[in-house]
Amino acid sequence: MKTITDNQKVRAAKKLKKMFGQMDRRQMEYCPIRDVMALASDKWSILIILYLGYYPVLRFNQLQKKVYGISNKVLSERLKILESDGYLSRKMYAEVPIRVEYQLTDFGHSYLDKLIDLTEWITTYSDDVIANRAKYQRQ
Amino acid sequence: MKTITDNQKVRAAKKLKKMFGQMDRRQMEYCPIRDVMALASDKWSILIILYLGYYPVLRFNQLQKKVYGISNKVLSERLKILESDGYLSRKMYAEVPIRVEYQLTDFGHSYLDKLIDLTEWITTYSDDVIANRAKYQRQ
DNA sequence: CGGCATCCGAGTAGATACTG
DNA sequence: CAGTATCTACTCGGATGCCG
Repeated sequence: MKTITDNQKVRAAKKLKKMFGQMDRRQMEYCPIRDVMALASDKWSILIILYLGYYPVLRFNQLQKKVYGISNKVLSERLKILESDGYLSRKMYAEVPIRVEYQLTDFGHSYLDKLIDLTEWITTYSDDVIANRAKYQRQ
Repeated sequence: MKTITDNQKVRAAKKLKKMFGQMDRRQMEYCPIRDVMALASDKWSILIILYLGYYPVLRFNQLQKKVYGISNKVLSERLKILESDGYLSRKMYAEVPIRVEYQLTDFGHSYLDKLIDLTEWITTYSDDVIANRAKYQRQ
């Protein structure tokens, strides 16, 4: 199975050279990539963003039902972080009972695009990964 | 700042519809995306893969120096997982002292490509995210 | 050199109960 | 409805020491 050409490898190496070249020592320690990625690639955050890409607007309890297995504590934490980083917006309506709606910002949508790329790649290869893992276990 | 067009949103929604449509209830609970992503998006694993994309072959101690701040315990754990999932290969040379070399598989390179896309996106917007976060704190 | 075994501390997630 | 508060359980990372 040839998943990638040598040509692609060369191109990847060039991009990496550019990226790593720009980083100085301080950045290696602080590393914004790690910082931003740590949040955005959190398993719950990913699902939240994907669902908000699928359903344009969702309320708190709706989200909790969609994102299977998440607790209200963790959900509210993640929503607060995702809002503070600019991925989604929170609108509160002072009705009785209260209504709060979440939706992606334009920035969130631009991240969603990247996320979709990644999940497409994953759904293509996840079976291979699982199979590989099982084979490795048996040894 | 218009980071995304309505047209792109529509295309994203279509892809999501296809993805979510294929998932049945069991998959929502088990969720291979979450499973594969959880590993591949681990902050240490990402750096390991990026460095192995930059330096084609690295030994254990070399990796530990590159991946700033990682402990040998965590490094060896991550390497074992990444190997078992097929992202990288491990070659042992029975010399004295022993020599072990790690490098990406073709599969690992194909993931590296996705990762580079993502880090490029992040380096473009990480300043915005940090700024957003700071603004949110002040309120 | 390339790890593994062990211990320990901190952070995190989940369950539950409660409130504006 | 949309969370917060609290407590517990558990995982995870770091440090250290040792070994083939």
